[in-house]
Order: sequence, then C-alpha cells, then structure tokens
Amino acid sequence: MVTRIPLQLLDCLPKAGTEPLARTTAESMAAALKAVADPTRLQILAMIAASENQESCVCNLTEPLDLTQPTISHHLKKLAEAGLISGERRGTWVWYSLNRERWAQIANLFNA
Amino acid sequence: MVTRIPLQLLDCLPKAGTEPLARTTAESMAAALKAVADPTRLQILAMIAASENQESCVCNLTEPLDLTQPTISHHLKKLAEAGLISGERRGTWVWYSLNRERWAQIANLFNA
DNA sequence: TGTCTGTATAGATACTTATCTATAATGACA
DNA sequence: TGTCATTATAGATAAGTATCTATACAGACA
Repeated sequence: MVTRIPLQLLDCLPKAGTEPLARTTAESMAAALKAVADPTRLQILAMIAASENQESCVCNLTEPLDLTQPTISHHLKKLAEAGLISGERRGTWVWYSLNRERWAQIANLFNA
Repeated sequence: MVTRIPLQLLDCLPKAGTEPLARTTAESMAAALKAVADPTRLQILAMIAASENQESCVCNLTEPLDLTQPTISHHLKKLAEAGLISGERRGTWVWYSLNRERWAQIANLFNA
C-alpha cells in the first residue's frame, strides 16, 4: 500500500490509473533537487554549514575548493536561485548563509 | 587574499575556511541526487509507487509519460544504476520496483 | 524452427551546464 | 577624486545528457 512508503515525495503521487505526476510539479521539484545534485555545491553547502556563524563569503570558498572565484559565484547564484542560500553584503564581502526553511522543504520531500 | 585589513572591519574578517566535504563523498552523494533531480524520473518513480503492487513494467510507463520506449528504458537504467529501483524479469515483461533501503539513505543526506 | 511481443542497446543530435578568462560593478579608504 | 579588494557578469568551450530512430536481444508460443 502507499502508506508503506515512508516518503512524502512518493505519497503525494497519483494512484494507479490516474494522471501521472503533473509535469509542472515534477519540473519544479526537479529544479530544486538539481541545485543540490552537484558535488561542488554540496561542498559549498557543507562549508557554509560548518562555518563559525554558519555563513561564508566567496573568498573563503575559492581556495579550499580549488576553483576560480567566478565559478564559485556561479554556484552560489544557482543555490540562491533555488532558495537554498541567501547573500548579504556587509562592506566589501558578501556573506552567504543557509536558508533553513527552504532546506527543510527539500528534506521533507524525502521524509515521512 | 586579504593583504590589507581595514581596522574597522576586523570583526567582519572572513575566518579561515574549514575542511571541505571530501570530493569523493560529495560526488557519490551528487550522483544519487542527480538520478532523482529529473522531472521525468520523478514521474516514473511516482507511477511505480502508485502502481498496484508498487511495481511497473516499461510498457505501463511509455504511454502516460508520452515518451518512446527506449527513452523510458534509459531513465529506468539511470534509476537502477543509482540503486533507487530494481528490475526483475518475469516472462516477457520486466517489472521495476522501488529500493526502499536506498531511499532511506538519500533521505538521511538531509537529516544529517 | 520461426514469429511475435517486450525490453535493451547503439548511434546521432540538440540542449544544458560547469568551468575558464576577461571585464564590469561595488565598496572602503587614502 | 583615484586605487585596491571583493564579487558579479559576459562570453567561450568542453563535457554531459535527454531524446529520438534503428536495431539487437530475450522470452512465449505455434
């Protein structure tokens, strides 16, 4: 039975014989997951989460990840567009922090 | 690199970066997430989960998703490679079902 | 055996994207 | 103002992939 499925992602699905998961819904969910489904972005998220105040500027990410600054900015933009992080300018630096509400939404796709 | 430090901004100085998430680990996690981060594969997973015995053959997926049979097989292969589903041949048909243990592993990526 | 059905694979193409270099924009400060 | 440091954007390129058509493989059955 569907109730055996411990995943909200699967629980919100149509029953057999009905319309498949709406394409627009599937595309929206896939877009959010795509932002996380990249090794570099996972590393970025991990570093932000592990940072002192759970925030990081671009300059703290480039060297450990061995990537150029524009590449890091590119990934940060992708994560921001997915709503997973937010950037705040303080002086010269831009500090990025996790958007925990959005993170919880994605986690809930998998959790019961 | 910060070679000149404005005194007023000392308290805003970026802290040294933490150790990044191991690249191999990040790539493994990203590979699993990539399999899910596709609208068509989300629809396939949805249809399998909503099917009678939570299993489906290829022929049951092509028409509702409006894709050719090789395309469906391609996506099923991707999902199987990620360990998310398993296929079992019974006579002419191949029945695909969800791998719940693998689902739990991916869910734990977000609960950590 | 041969034929039919269901599935997998091969090859081609169009689209996406991760990365780079070069450059622009923004802010601090002398 | 002008200069330096940090971040964002533009453009190019290479790698990946979703999809198709064509074809091969596998099982059922007469």
